[in-house]
Amino acid sequence: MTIKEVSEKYNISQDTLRYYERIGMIPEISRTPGGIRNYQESDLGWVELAICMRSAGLPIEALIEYVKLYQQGDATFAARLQLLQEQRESLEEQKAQLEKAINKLNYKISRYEIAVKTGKLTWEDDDKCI
Amino acid sequence: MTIKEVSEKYNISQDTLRYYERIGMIPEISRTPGGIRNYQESDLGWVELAICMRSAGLPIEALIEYVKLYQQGDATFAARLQLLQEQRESLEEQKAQLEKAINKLNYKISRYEIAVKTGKLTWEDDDKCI
DNA sequence: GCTTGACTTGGAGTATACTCCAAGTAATAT
DNA sequence: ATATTACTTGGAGTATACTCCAAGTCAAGC
Repeated sequence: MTIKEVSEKYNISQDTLRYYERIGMIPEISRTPGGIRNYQESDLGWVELAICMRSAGLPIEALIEYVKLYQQGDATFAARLQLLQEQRESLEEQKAQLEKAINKLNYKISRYEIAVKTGKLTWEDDDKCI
Repeated sequence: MTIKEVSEKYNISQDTLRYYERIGMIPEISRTPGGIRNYQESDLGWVELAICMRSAGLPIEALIEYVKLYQQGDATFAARLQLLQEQRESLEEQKAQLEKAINKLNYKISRYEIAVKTGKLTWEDDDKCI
């Protein structure tokens, strides 16, 4: 699979794919005799992982570290486990922040829906009226 | 309330507080006769909102826009409602991405927990073994 | 054989969101 | 009164994550 095909399959730019490879966020992709990237199935797994984790906000550094550990073989199982657990923690925290913000937005939206109908914006007592 | 007190109350740097004010992400804070920021209760509401929304990843631009609309008065209720709804949508999407990534991490973690015990990393059939 | 289009590399540029700094003013403690 | 500390401003610098570009190589169709 060429970089173009991968780029279209996952809706990610070729530049970004090359960038991910260059910095070690995905392992080096095998090449044709002419030196052109030829993505294998297992490479696609890495690409999927990278996209999934990045879209959740996981830092690139963590993914680079994970790839490095992976390439060092079975001796790094424990280190990889720890890395994954740390990142899960961080995503769970992020999710909590997100939910707090969504709740706040929902409350505000409910007030503004009334305000648009009545022309008056009202708040509950402890609210700071913003 | 001085900027130092606000900074300590919300665990945010004074630089960031001034930055938020300068770019219009929170309204201008009233000053003492000497020109020093003197945060009122309502200002704290804005600070809280800014911190909450930023920590959820809401872009600064959206918050600046919201403050602008707010300052234009009651005529912007509908515009503010729309802005809030759009941002909620975007946070809901972000939450979905986050959950996908957390699920993936949980699956990997479960495999690695076994791997650390047994010395062998195993995957289900459709997995790309990463 | 040559043109077209896709590929390569390394490096520079951009966007977002802070974060730091210098130079100066103001308030507080002794 | 003076030293220390906190505050002010505007502008420059940093971190992260891309994103674009230039110059060159390679492969397929005509």
